[in-house]
Amino acid sequence: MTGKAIGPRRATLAGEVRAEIERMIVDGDLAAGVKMNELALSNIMGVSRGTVREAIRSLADSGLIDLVANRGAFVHETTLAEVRNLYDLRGAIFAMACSASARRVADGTEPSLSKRLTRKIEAMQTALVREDTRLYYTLNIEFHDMLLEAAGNPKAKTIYDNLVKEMHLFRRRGLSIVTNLARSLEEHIAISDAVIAGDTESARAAAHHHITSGLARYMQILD
Amino acid sequence: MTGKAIGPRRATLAGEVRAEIERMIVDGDLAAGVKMNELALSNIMGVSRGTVREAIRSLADSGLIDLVANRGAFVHETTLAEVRNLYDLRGAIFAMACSASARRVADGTEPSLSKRLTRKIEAMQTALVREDTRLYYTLNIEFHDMLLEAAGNPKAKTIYDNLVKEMHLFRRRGLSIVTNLARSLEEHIAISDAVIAGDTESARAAAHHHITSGLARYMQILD
DNA sequence: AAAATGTTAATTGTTGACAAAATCAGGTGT
DNA sequence: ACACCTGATTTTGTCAACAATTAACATTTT
Repeated sequence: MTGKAIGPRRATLAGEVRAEIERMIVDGDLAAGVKMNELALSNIMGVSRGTVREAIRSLADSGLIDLVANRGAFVHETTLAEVRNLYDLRGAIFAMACSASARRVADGTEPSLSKRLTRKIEAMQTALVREDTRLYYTLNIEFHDMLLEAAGNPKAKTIYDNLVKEMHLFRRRGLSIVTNLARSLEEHIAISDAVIAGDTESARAAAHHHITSGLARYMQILD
Repeated sequence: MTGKAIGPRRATLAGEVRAEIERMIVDGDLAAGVKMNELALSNIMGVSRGTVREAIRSLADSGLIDLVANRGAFVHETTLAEVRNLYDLRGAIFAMACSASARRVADGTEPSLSKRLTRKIEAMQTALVREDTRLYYTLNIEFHDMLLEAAGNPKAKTIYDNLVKEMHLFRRRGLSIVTNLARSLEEHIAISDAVIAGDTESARAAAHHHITSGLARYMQILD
């Protein structure tokens, strides 16, 4: 579902159900590993079983749900081994996006990006000195989204978003924690500088380093 | 579809229909941009409309099909601008996979990979001197698949395969052509050597260079 | 004629019913 | 206890019918 569905008309019913089920999963109402009963869900939501079935199938390819023939759908259980793979994948796409953003800054396709990056970095710096972890976390996500958006590669952004959602399934929200804010900010600045300079290779390297050390920091916590 | 139904694709009828529709699209029986009529397809295949509908929906997020609410499904039309984005994405994932493969060679997780890579390279060399383009093309795909597989990241491989399929939708099979075989082989050797040496960074760089120059060669043809 | 409007046909969205498969419970034998 | 049948029950897979929306076409209006 790449569609923005900004139409005046109500989106399709199956689409609403899909969004609701996705919310249930990321919010933890549906725990990882649990089996999703089509009939039960249809009763809860007040729609037919076929509709919830369609919603489930459409969610399956996003990685949040595993389908087993003749047995049903299960909320995906993200293992530790998978987390490493997801980090690798996310890092590769993020590095590519930063490189593409730098390219688009250099050729003038994204004239406003430099200013927006600078402002975002300043806001993060403020959050850091105030030790407002919650705010920093939000700004951190916005920073990443900004670069993914500026890369002009919608499919990359969709895949990236799905990866992030799937990561959150690992031991409920453990990945939300931002540690070592000062170090994290330094890396963000390095990325921002490279993108603003239009240096594609530096941007790629800085982004890759950021994700890699993010994984390292996270692995360190798991003790 | 990552953790999806492991095992026989023909476990369910909808699965078969999905495979058949996918074949129709990649083979060109269903041209890019054409609207897919659920009823017509269900009559042709001798199954109910609901089943073909489910098959279409499950294919949608793979990138081969575009869904428009209340209007139907259309075979995705890949534009030139998109091809560049697809190359970027594919390059990022392939580079990551080569780096991961190098890592797994170094730590002994993939003991047989080095030998298999060497053999594949030798076969490609043979195809080159014989000027057997068709064979080289096949070996080329197998070489890439081997590295994606060795990376031990099934989701990455799934995404990669979908990207390749979507690329083939651009002006029917234009991307199948392998040009400049000698140059291509050199790049493959560089990748293979780095992976065998367990040098993650060199593997990443060589892989990235390979995809990038592949795009450049392809763009050159489009004149 | 061209544009706007109203009416009809075709296609998608949604639902409930039926068939096939898997799960569960209890009993039997060892 | 355990494993293995066996039948009842639940759950999924598939289908056909109904409702809502869109596309096509004839009609009117300018």
